[in-house]
Amino acid sequence: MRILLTSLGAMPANDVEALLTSHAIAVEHIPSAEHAQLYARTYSFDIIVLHLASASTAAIDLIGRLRAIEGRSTPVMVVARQMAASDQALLLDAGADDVVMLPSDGKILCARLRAAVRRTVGFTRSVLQVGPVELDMAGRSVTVAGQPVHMSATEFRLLELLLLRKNSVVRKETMLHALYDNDEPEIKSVDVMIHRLRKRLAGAGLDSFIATVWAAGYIVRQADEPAVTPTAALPPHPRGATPAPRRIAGAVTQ
Amino acid sequence: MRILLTSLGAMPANDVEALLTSHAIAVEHIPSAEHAQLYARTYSFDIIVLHLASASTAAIDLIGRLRAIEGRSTPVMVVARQMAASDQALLLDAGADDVVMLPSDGKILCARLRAAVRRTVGFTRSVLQVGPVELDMAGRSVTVAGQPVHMSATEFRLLELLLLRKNSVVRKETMLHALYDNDEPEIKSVDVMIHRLRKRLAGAGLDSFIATVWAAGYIVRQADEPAVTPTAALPPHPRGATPAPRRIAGAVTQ
DNA sequence: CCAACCGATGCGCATTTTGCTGACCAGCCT
DNA sequence: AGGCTGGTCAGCAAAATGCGCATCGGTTGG
Repeated sequence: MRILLTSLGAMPANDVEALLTSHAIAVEHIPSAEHAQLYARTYSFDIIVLHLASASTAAIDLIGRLRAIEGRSTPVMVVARQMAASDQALLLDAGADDVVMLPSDGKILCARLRAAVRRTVGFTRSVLQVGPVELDMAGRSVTVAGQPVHMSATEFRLLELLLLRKNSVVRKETMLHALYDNDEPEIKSVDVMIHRLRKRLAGAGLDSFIATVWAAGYIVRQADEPAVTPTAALPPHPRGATPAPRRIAGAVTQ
Repeated sequence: MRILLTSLGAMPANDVEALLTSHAIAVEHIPSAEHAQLYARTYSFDIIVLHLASASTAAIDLIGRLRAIEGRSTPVMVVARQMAASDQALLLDAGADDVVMLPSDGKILCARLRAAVRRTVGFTRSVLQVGPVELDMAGRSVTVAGQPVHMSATEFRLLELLLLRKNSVVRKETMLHALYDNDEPEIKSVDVMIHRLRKRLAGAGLDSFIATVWAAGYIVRQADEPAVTPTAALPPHPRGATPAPRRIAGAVTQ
C-alpha cells in the first residue's frame, strides 16, 4: 500500500508518520502540500493522508485538487488534532473519504486506511461483450462497434440471454420460458424476435452474429482466440457426423 | 437517499433513528437483522446502517452477508455505543465502510453517511454532478449550469436517486419505494413526478437530461469521460433505422 | 437425383402495452 | 384566503408485440 502523507500550513505530520511506521506501514512524507500535488501527479498512490489544522477554504480546495489527480480516484483521508463537528462534516462533503481525530489508536487508523483503499477499487459495470457487441446490463444499452443500437425490451432480454449463454445452443423453448413469466405466446414468436434482433444488428453493420442451429435453436459464438477462423471453418455439413438421426445431441442449454 | 437501519441482538436503534430523522434523513427501520437481509435483498438501498453492541462473529458474518447482497456492493456503516479500538479495526477489516461511536454529532453522522454512499457510486464530493446539473446532498439545493433551480421535496429526492444511480436504469417500482416509506401511491404517479422534474430542468434550459428506457424505467447518463475508445474503426455503414426522434426513447445511449 | 416436407425467415397489420401531458382536486403551510 | 405541493384521472401518442401468410431452404425418403 503506497501512502502519500502531507500537511497543509505549518503542521508537522511527523507524529502521524511515526504512528503509521510503527504499524509497519510505509509512508512517503512530503511536507509541502505543493510538492505533494506534483508528487501525486507523477506517481500513483493508493491513498493520500492529509494532516490539517482546520477546515479552511485552502484545505477544501486542496482536497478537491488531490482527488482530481490521477483519474479522480485516489481516496483522501484527513487527520486533524481538534475540529468542530460542522467542520468535519464540511470536509467530508468536500470530498474527504474519512476524517480521523488525533490522537487516534494506531489500529483504527490503519484499518480506516485499508477500508478507504478497499472501497475505491472495484467499480465493475456489468457489460457483456462478444465480438463487436457490448451489452450494458445496468444501463440497458447495446453498442455494436461503439455505435449505440436501439433495442426493444424483449430484444434486449433475448440478446442478453444469448450472450449469457454464448457458445452454447439456446433452444427456442428456453427463450420462450426466459422471455415470458407466464402466458407464453406461440413458439413462432421466438423466430420473429430473433429476426427482429438480427435486423437491429444488421442495421449496425453486423451480419450473421446469431447463428441458426437447425432443429435445435440459436447460438452466439465467441470469436476471440481466433486460432481458427470460424467463418471459413464452418463445414457445409458433415454427412455422417450425427449418428442419431432424429435427436440432435450437443451443447444444448436448458 | 435510501437507508436501511437495523440492529443485531437486542439493540434498540430507536435513538439512531431519531437522530437521523431529526436531520431530515428518512430511514427504514427493520429491527430484526434476519428481516433486514430479506428486505435488502428485495429492495435496493443506498446504505445499510447496523447498530451493534460488540464485534461478535455474528456481527462480522452479518456485515459480510449484507455487503454481498445482490451483487451491488451496498455500503455498510456500523454504529455502536462503546467499542475497543481493536474491535473497531476488526469490523472495518471485515467489510464495514465506517464505524461511528455513539453518541455522535448528527451532522457528522449524516456527512459520513453521504460520504459512504457517494463513494460507492463513483462521486467524489457530496455535490453530485452530472453534466450541467449539480445537486448538493448536504445543502438540498440544485443548480443547472450554475443557476439555482427550485425543487419540491419529492422532485429533489427523485433527482438525487437518479444521480446516485447514474448510468443505470432505475425502475419505477424502485422510485416508488425510494420516494415513499409506506402507503405507496399508484405507479402512474412516478410518470407524473418525472414529468414535473423534467419540466423543472427544462425551465433551466436543460432538455432530455432524464431519458426514458421503454418498459424498464428512467436513466441519467453521464457523458463518457475524455477516455478515447480506440475501437477498430468500422467503415460507415448505411443506416436508416434511426431517424433521430424528437424525444429520446428506448435503450439508446446518448 | 428429385420432390415433398418441415422448419426457418420475412413482412405487414391489428392490437396491446406503455409513456406523456394537461387538468382537477385535496391537503398543507404560509 | 391563496399559493405550493402531491396524488389521481383521462385522453392521446408512440412503441412494441403477436400473429397470419407467403416464401425460402435444408433434410429426407424414394
